[in-house]
Amino acid sequence: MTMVRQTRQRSAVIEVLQTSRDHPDAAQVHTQVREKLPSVSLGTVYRTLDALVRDGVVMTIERTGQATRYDYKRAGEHHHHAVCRACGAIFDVPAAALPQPPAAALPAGFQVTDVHLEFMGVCAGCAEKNRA
Amino acid sequence: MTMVRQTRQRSAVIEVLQTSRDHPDAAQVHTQVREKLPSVSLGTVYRTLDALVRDGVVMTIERTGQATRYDYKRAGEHHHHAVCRACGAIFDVPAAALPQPPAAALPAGFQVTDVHLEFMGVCAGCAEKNRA
DNA sequence: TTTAATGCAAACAATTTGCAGTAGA
DNA sequence: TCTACTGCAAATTGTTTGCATTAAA
Repeated sequence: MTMVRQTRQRSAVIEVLQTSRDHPDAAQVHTQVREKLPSVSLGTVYRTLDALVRDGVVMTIERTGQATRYDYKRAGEHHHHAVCRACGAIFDVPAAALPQPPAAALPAGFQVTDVHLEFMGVCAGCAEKNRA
Repeated sequence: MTMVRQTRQRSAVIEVLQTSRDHPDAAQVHTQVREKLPSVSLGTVYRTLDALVRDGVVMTIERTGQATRYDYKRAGEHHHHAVCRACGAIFDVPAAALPQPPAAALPAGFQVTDVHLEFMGVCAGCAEKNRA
């Protein structure tokens, strides 16, 4: 059995994720963590984030050419994302408003642990700008 | 207006994508393209793939730490993906079997151009192996 | 002829990893 | 004590870019 230790670094990373509402990437988490604990390395931030994702505490938003962004899963606030192709902004979409996808169409024996649903498109602001 | 030219390289990339059913990444596309057209560079493959994604002809599957995988959009075969966390295998999930997500919960004025739906989990084979 | 597309190699950026030292349990 | 975790720097890996050349239109 793998033994998980509670370290100051780990707590700091979790606190930053719980506090911030803006889907930060690893570098941004690192910067914020350093305000409290200046010696923390970027490598440790990555290692901690990986562990949190493995534990299912945090979810990721992945886009080619951009750094992976991390989103803390708050109890009872399950949500998905709407990503603007133009400006890259990410909006939260409450999952409660969406229908549950049935597992019927999945490959036989596939165990779903997580559903990633993203709406790609153009946000109101960018749509406005493009009308020029 | 941007002028798009029909080159041998571009045709080769498209043909490889249309032929393969296994969600290849850029390097794999490159290898396959070279079987027909040995001089094609990886850079050109990337540029072509980017263009195809921009044109909406091809969709991507993005996972941190792994190469982006490309999936040709066949008419009338709209589908989503089930990704195995353990072995990385990607299965197709026909979209017809899934309910249409209502745009009601989206941010005001957000124009959806594409929906990315991924089921993360463990496939039957890997689940079997883990029972040891 | 005009200029988009190419090949090549160098540059980049995000992420991972090896290792010796630090500190939870 | 024991070994997971850390900081640091170097190494990987995937992807992008500059530039001189080639080839569609």
